[in-house]
Amino acid sequence: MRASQFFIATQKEAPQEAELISHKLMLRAGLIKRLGSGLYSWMPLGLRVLRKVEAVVREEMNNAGALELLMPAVQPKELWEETGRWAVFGPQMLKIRDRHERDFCFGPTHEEVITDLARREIRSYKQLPLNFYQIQTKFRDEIRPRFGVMRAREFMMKDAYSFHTSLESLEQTYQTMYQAYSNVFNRLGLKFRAVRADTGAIGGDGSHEFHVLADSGEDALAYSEDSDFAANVELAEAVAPAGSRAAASEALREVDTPKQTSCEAVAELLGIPLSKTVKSIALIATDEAGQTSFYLLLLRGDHNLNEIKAAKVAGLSNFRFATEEEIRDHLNCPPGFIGPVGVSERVHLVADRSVAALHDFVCGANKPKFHLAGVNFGRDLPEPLVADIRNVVEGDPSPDGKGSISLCRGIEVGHIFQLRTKYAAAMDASYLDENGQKQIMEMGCYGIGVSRIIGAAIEQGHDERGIIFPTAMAPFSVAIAPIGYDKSEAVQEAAHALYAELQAAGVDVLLDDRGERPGVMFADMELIGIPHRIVIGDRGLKEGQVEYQARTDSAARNLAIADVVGVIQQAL
RNA sequence: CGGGGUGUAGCGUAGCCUGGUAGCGCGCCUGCUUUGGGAGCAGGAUGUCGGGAGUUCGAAUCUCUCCACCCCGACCA
Repeated sequence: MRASQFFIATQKEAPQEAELISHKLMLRAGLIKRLGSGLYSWMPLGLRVLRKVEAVVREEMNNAGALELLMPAVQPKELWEETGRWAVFGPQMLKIRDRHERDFCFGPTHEEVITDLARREIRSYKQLPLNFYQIQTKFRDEIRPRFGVMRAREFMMKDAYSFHTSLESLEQTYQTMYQAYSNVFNRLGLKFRAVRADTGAIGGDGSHEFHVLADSGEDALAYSEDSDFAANVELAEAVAPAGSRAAASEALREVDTPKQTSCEAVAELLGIPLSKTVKSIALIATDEAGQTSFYLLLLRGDHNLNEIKAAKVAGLSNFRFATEEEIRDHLNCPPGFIGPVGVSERVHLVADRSVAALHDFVCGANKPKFHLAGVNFGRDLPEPLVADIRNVVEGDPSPDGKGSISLCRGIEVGHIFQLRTKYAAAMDASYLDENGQKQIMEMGCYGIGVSRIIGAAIEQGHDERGIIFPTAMAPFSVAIAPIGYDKSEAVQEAAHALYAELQAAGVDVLLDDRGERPGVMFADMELIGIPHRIVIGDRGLKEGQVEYQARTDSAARNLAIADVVGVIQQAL
């Protein structure tokens, strides 16, 4: 591609709306342009990157035996009502009405459409297993779009759906997809980690997320340095402390805490470690019958509630935080001084495992301006229901018993699920087995955030000069920067010859024939993140030489013109 | 949805408090010079000051209202 025939729209300054480095660089490099909140145009340069990512994904999906198809982006309401998700998805779904007043949505995902397709087309066990995928635009009306293409409302996704006659078959394809995903992210040159994950609204059993590691990531990940344990913090188990609880050694007593409404403040006042304090979180749970109950969740002062884990406690599947009024109503005490001692039978207690192991701890007294010290289970209050309801913290023992937990952050770029029969059952997607009996299909689903990958890759690969693209997704592999292109015939001839030669060798090459000054060319090529650069100038040509510098090199080196193609091919 | 903030040329901004009809840098156009790290000189174009209403002789500036966008939180395949 000749730069003069292309559209390079780089900018020196990033629009103030951009916060994240990847977002700023994508805008400055002219990869994308914003149209509205969470809506971006992919400029020719950015689209080249997107297509390269797609190509890798497509190849690995095809290699893994998946079949590409393309489903409509607009989907009828009726399908979503079959699974009950028209209501469940809520405002995140963009709803549309056509001229006949019929309801549609712009697809946020395609389980319903593919399951409908499967139930129409699949009759016999002989047709299974099958794995369909598409690469397509999705729309989710995010509460707060941000970070450019990383959390956009309209975005590009690869979604695959597999159908099976048995769990074993599903697990096999799940493994195949796990491997395919690893291949994709390896080929794209990304540092990533696959972690066990919560299944969220999609539902189902087994699930792994693939995260590109980056400090700016929205997800917290827990992993062990000493094993292959890795899980989203949402799911990572906090194991019970080793050994049994020590016996009570202190008497129960009230302590004055006139202004201390937080565990931190109380611990500081009393000069005790935060881990000896217990905070009480008041919840209102609603059961299937619509009956509400009041719960106090007990966590150590230095730990945080994990709401996903809490929702798995029997009776808490549907909870919300209690209002101040409800807290006063049940405990006769304002928030800040509440605790589990001496509460009525209407108050259900759930203690985190780490709290259950405490003795002589400190908690609120259910009396304004007072806390209790020397509190012990079994003596001062009944033994509570014990559950794992906290987030793991750095240094916790790894759940697999090997080493301790470290934390890092990641950007979720892939997610694979074993859906089992959730959708197939709701929509009656069935087949006839060997015995002519009707069976519900087992399903898996596998997503990759194609456009998000680009933002994630830039988070991982950039410096003060701009983007450093991995070769596999760079818009061009090589840039030729001829100095004095408009002036020197020798430079022009050499540039054209090299350009033709690289093209003939199948290299994606950009010839900067704009006649710009060197500083401008260098700055553009570096901002855009082209991995390799050849500089041609009169100076070097006299010796039959040009300069070569990789984007990650600190200095250029001279090359004989004849060697350039070989060196580039080697480097790619 | 709650809290906070911002809207002035393509991008970044000054002016707003204390009303007098908009300025700067980058970018863009023309010409000349320049050509190894975002050039210099000269000339030039581009603004419904987010929209509407109000106060005023006069509004980018004060008031009301609507809109858009951003940040924090909740939310989230």
